[in-house]
Amino acid sequence: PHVGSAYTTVNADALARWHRLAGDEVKFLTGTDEHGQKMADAAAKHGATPQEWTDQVSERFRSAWSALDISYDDFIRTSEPRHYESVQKFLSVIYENGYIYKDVYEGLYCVSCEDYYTLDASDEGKCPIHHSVLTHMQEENWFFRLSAFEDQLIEFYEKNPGFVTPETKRNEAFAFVKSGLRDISITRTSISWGVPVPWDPGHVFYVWYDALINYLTAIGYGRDDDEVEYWWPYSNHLIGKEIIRFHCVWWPAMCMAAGLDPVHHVHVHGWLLIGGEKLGKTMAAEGAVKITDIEPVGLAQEFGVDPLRYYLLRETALGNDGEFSLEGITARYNTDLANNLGNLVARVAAVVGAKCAGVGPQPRADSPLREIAESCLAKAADAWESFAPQRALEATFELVSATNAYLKTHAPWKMEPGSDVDGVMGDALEAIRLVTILISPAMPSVAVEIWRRIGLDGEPTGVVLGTAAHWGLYPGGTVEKGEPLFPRISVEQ
RNA sequence: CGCGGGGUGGAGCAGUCUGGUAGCUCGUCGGGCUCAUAACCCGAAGGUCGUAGGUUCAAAUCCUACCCCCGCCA
Repeated sequence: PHVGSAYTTVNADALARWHRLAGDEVKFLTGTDEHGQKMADAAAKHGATPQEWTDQVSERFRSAWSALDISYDDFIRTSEPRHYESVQKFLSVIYENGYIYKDVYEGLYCVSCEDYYTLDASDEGKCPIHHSVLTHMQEENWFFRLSAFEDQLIEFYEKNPGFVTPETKRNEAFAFVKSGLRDISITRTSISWGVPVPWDPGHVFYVWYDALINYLTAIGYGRDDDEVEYWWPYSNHLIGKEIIRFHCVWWPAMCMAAGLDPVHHVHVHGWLLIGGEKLGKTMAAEGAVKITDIEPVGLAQEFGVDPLRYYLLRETALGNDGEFSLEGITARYNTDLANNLGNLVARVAAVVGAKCAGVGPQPRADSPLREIAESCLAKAADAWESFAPQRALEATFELVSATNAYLKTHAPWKMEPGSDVDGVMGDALEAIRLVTILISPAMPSVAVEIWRRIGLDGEPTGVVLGTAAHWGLYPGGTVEKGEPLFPRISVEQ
């Protein structure tokens, strides 16, 4: 897995964690898509069977997600028996409903690629990759009658403006639907690595038409109708923008064909780009790194898991493209995490140690910090609900800054121990408690540590937002200074 | 004409849908503070919003053309 995969998965994880915090019942799903020619080729190249090869690939994903603290509830491998079962059931229903028919797929074929090209996509009849002459081939395939769903899809898009977000991506998908849909070939006979077509054993389903169904595999489609009923269609899919058509056109049509409602929401995110556009050409010329060359687990070792997660969530609006750079991670780490959050916790602990005998006092109900804290809570909650971790963290750190400014204004370190100091420090600790709850979806381990240092019981990930996210609940406790949470990274490194 | 994204102070971005004194973070400069991880707080400088037309009382925002850049199964 590269940073791009980690980007999607970390965002999904943070959103899942937020919803758990909000008290919503969550089933957070990820997994590996293991069929297709590409996998079969990779396996052959490594002298392994497809199953052996994908066992390894899948294991690499699992361990990467584990290293990044991804809290998935289920991990679907598309080569699992339960997935075969769901796929075969789902597509059989579509077949029985009359939306799948046999026809001849005809086209130019590259033997090296083992893939078809249209004349337009080819390099004047030659393979654009291998430059060899393409052979004309034809193969009997099963087709999905996508064209039959054009009107229903248009109606669905009109009735469900929030089906695809952000809006620009919705427009793109909707425009594609309105431009007219052609039936699509959904099976292959040229390869055997795939889910067999139940009514025609020589065929396997084309990789995408089995992969999409993983969402249903996870909730027991074809095995437990009650569970499907329970979860579907109120699910959210988080996808990269390159697969809009599969998720926003093919997939809802397939659901309709199977007599299911389409999923209720798909959020489309952009890509992380390296070096921005200005350096791109030079870098390409020099054969420099691509985003797919960067290993997230290594970054987590270098910067820490939570700082990496924070960077991925905070730097870029989820839906736009963004820039990825080591300088960017370092800057976020030093300014937001070390200078603001880490330093705030350290200075508060130091003053509590010096002026309150190390015991955190309670906050004041009429604290000047209360209003800003409540405003930040509301903004952050709204942003998380809107699939906008960037804005949520921005609002969270607004409270961090406000607390730093608040300390400066009241200068408790100049006061004699007593109720004034207690009030200011209680307020600051309460702000920290709230910040800790708000950052927990992004930085679960850091949140646990801060929670402990300010003397709270339990864990911030175990609280329920509705009861915990209100001003004034910090009960007081033993405050521990501890080592810096985020030691600054010097620029020379 | 493969598909799509983008060009806003030194850097990274928001704002563009629903035209109306161009905003944020970092960096730079000046001041303050000294509890804290040389961290924190306050203030300032810095932009003809890719180019050329058009619509309008008014355009980063709407329309047209063009130039340049980027990515392509996360």
